[in-house]
Amino acid sequence: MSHFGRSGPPDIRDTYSLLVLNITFRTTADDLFPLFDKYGKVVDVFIPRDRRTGDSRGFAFVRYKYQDEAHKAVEKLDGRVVDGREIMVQFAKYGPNAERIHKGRVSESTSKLKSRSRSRSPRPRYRDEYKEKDYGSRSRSRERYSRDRHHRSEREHRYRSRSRSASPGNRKRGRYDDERRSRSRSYGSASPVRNSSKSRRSPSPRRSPSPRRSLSPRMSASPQRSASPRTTPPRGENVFGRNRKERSPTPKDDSPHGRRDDSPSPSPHKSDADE
DNA sequence: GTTGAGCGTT
Repeated sequence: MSHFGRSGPPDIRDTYSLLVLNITFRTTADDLFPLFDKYGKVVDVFIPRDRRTGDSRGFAFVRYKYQDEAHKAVEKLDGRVVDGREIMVQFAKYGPNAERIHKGRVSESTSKLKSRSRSRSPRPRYRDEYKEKDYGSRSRSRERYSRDRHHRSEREHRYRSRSRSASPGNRKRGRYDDERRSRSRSYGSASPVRNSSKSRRSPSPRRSPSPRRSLSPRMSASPQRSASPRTTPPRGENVFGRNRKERSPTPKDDSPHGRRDDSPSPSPHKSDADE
C-alpha cells in the first residue's frame, strides 16, 4: 500500500483531496501517508513529479475518505514541520479531472472550506505556454509542465516575487518565512562578517534587481571592452547608449536570443587588443 | 549537491 499514485486514482467519487504544499523535494508519499493517516482515513497519496527529471515538485495530494477527517488534517497538519520544512495543507482547489468534477464531492469540500481558502488571493498564475512536443500540434492543452523554473524569464521572476505576499491563514509560518527572507535579502546586500580577513566578495551579476536600468555603459562596460574601443565593434555600447534615448523607432527588445549584455564576444581577437 | 511558486497520475 505504499505505491500511491502508481496504480492511478483509485476512486475519487467520494474522496476529498488535500493539497500539501511546501513539502521538501525529498518527501515521499510514504512519508506523508502515516502523517495524514493518523488524522483520518487516507485513501490515496499522490505526489506529482516532474516528467523530465522525475523529481518531486514540492507538493502532494492526499485523498481523504471523509471531509471531516480531511478538515481536521488540514488544521492539524497545516503548518506542521515535515523534514525540516513547514508544509501547508489545504483543500485541493482543482481536481485531476476538473471537467469531470462538476459539483462532485471534491468540489463541494472546497466550497465548504472556502472560508479559509477565500483568504487566498486569486493570484494570476503565470504559466509559460512552453510546449514540449507541440510540433505541428497547436493544441494548447494545460501544459502544467510549463512551470519550468529553469526556463523562466526574469520579468516573471520579479512578478512572482511581488505576488508572493499572498499567504494568509498561516500564522505560524512567520518565523520561517522571515528567516528565509532575511537571508535572501542579505544575499547580496551586505556581508556583515566573514569578510574581515578574507577577500571581498565579488559582486554577483544577479545582485542587481533591475539589470536593465543598471546596464549603464560604465557599469556594463567590462575592463576588456573598455580597454579596446577599437577592437570591439561597439555595436552594443553605442547602440545601447543611443537606445537609451529612444532613438530606435522599432523597439524590438523581444530578442529571443537574449540581450546584448550577453557578451557577444564577437571576435576571437579579443585577447589581441585586450591585454 | 542545488531550486521553492503552486494544483494531480495509471
